[in-house]
Amino acid sequence: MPGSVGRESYLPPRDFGEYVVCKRRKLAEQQQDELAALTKGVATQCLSSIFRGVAIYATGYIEPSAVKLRELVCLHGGRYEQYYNRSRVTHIVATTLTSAKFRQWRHAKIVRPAWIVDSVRKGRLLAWSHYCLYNAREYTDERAFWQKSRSPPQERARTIAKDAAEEACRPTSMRSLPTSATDENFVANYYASSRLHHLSSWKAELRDICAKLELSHAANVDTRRRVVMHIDMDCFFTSVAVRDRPELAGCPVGISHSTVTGSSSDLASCNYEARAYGLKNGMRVGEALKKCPHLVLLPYEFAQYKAIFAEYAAQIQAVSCDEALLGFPLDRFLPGDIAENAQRMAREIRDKIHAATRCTASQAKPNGQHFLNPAEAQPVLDRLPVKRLPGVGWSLDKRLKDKHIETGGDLRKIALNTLQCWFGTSTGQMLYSFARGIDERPLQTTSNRQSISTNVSWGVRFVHTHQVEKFIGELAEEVARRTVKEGVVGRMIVYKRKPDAVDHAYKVFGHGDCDILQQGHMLSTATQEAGVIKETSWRLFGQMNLLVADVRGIGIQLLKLASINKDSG
DNA sequence: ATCCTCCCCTAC
DNA sequence: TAAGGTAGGGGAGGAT
Ligand SMILES: Nc1ccn([C@H]2C[C@H](O)[C@@H](COP(=O)(O)OP(=O)(O)OP(=O)(O)O)O2)c(=O)n1
Ligand SMILES: [Mg+2]
Ligand SMILES: [Mg+2]
Repeated sequence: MPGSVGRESYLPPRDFGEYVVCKRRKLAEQQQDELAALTKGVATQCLSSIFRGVAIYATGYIEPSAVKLRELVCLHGGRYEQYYNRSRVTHIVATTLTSAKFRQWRHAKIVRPAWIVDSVRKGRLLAWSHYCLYNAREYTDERAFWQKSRSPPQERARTIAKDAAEEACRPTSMRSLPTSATDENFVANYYASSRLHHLSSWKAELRDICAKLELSHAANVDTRRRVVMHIDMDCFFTSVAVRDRPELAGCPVGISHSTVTGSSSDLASCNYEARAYGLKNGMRVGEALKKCPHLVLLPYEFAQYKAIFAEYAAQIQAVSCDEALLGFPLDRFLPGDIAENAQRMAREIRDKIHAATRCTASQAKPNGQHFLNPAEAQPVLDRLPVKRLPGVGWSLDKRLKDKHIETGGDLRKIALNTLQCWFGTSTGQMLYSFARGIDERPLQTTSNRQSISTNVSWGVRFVHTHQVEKFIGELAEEVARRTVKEGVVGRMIVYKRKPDAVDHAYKVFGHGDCDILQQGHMLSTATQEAGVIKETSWRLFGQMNLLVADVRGIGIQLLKLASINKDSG
């Protein structure tokens, strides 16, 4: 197979020391033609070699000036870099940093100018850590903060040592499986099996269908006098699997790619019997089987899911492939009892869905419906853990917990002002309203797409640069394909994820706990051509100066879209 | 003030 | 083995 390489190339480094050596060697290879440029900042005459191996980059206002520092460093055997570059610069010299810069450079060595001056004065290289712009405690705390708060818990739960050991124990066959480096058609194959990719593209499809229905009056529904009906299929993927297997009635059932004990595969969906054991959508199969050993795991049936939602497209805001929001002005349920009439309609809709799909849908799970009177909402909300509010995920939940806010009731005790101060104007307002059962967001029945993006962060293991180039080409084709359907580009972004050291993802072939780097470029003319998108992305990738072996994901995003039919201004 | 850019976060 | 994608809201902080 073209582009394939020997298995040896995949063996992860045995220890960190070896990794560093390996990294240096590869960097040297990768940047061979840039070597000439490296020597540019080196002085023609040397007074000493105090700064041998040191390359500084100066930023912001500093005293002595950057020019002076450059002279000092170069005279004493070091280098000065005009531009910051992660792999060339060893130390950043600064006296102040914006928080954005600090974040960007949180793993770099950032020193005060005095480090240079004092080293020259003493005639030897002083420990940079004594001149660290941020004292050690702040620095490590900040590092810990970013590492911790940036990734969901499971990514941090395992130690590098443990994972390295597991990696070493893995049968060799597992290391030679197709990845981004070897698989001919990796992106297409991957997308064919990725549930999250399906979920996303189906949502886009449904949104288009809903927009075409042109229920223009929906936009005019008074948000304070309306009924919103929320319909969602019950354990959708699982229902589809179970409907033709009556023998599984009453059994805990879930959907996943892998059925193996200890698997790191995701449980996409599970039925209510399984949830009684504490199983949740998105959980790892290994964990699910521990909690429920007799769980029946069935494969995905993407074609079936698609057939179901395509045939029975929702009438209003498509939330996802199994879910919709329907908005009605109150008078739609008059005359008579609003609750009663809304209930009757809900019943009808659910019956129709069941007849058409043989799966159940509900407003009260599972397989139920409920008309929530504004009056009964408050006691429920007061007891509700904040995590259950829409818009409160892993991160906001943690920040709320830090403020000792656990429930809707706790939230309701905090003044609007305070919430906005802690969490921002908009987020604060949202929390304030939701805690009171108020949600006046109009349904989004139609909207112009603002971006088109593609991203793969699974199975990404490169050995050679040309493999990356090919991979970016595949992604660019995908972006172009989708773009042709819609608008044009003004701008593109490549973003990357890169781990700090050895491979230690909890998920087999996963991306692990990575840095996410991003770089954008504004095109002079909008495009929808794969060639242009590829060339630009490839150039941006080069600018990031990554070691290809470190890359754990690549994505391309197209922004500033404009319609191609209309005036292409 | 209001934009823009570079992120982070959330949902399915 | 395993398939950790994606659009859009929003915040921080600099540019205009
Ligand atoms: N982490 C997740 C969450 C959901 N899904 C998929 C499988 C689900 O069946 C479908 C719909 O998501 P829901 O949140 O509606 O979950 P279910 O329909 O499975 O269960 P519920 O009865 O709670 O709606 O999306 C997934 O693949 N991974
Ligand atoms: Mg559902
Ligand atoms: Mg749903």
